[in-house]
Amino acid sequence: MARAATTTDAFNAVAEPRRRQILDVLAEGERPVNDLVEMLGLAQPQVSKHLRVLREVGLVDVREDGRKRLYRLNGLPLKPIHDWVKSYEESWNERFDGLDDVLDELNMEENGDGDDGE
Amino acid sequence: MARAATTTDAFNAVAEPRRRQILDVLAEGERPVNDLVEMLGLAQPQVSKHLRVLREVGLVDVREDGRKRLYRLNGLPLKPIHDWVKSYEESWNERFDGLDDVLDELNMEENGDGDDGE
DNA sequence: TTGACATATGCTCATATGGACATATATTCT
DNA sequence: AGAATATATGTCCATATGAGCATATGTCAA
Repeated sequence: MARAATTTDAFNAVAEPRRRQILDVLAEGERPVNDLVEMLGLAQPQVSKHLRVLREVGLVDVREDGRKRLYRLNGLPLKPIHDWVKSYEESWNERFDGLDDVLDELNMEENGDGDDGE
Repeated sequence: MARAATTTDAFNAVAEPRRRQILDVLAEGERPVNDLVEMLGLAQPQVSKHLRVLREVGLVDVREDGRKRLYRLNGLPLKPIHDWVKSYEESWNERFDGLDDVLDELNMEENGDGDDGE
């Protein structure tokens, strides 16, 4: 088997930097394809293809407007990524580096910094 | 050009489900390769190759222990993913769905739920 | 209708993938 | 030393990629 298709899920769709750029632009509002072509400096067919992938995983919705097609962000498929990666947050937020965990909590009690929710 | 190498960054490395599984196991503690082989039901060479990719993007560290090699999670390279995806959090947390934004804030004033800090 | 504009598809190509399987390297035991 | 254990590498293969370029489809204007 080769690598999983980019349309398999948001993880794969978003692994491509250009597609992240597209989403970043769309995050600020609906846009026609040509805007993306100009803003990203990509060839129009490439943009359309990237948009197709994003559409197939549900990351964007399209709306017809005359001869233009307005693309719009739909972040929901990103939630699984967020949820997965969030569980690793502690691993880079130091203070959870193994046994330091306990020591840190003791320090926090000293400082009266009771942050345990969320 | 073909797709970016899986070793390009964490985004690509983590697009492969097996590698996410490996990280999920390692999140609970250091493990030798064979543990992963058994727990994931994969062939040993495959596990070693996935570990190589994870090593190349810095997601795991290795430690020699006799004839075993203990792999350990290093979540730091996941932070860019977290940071990127987090900025889209509002897009699936409803109440930010375009113009509903404003209406929601009006409703919140009614309920006296003044949450503007974050 | 003809033509310009906007977007989507089709095709070719170089490349890297992940699985399967064989084999190399390293370490411990007898 | 020789065998068993633990892990890494190498090869082959089917597959999908993303870029480049040509072209089809669809829409509005004259």
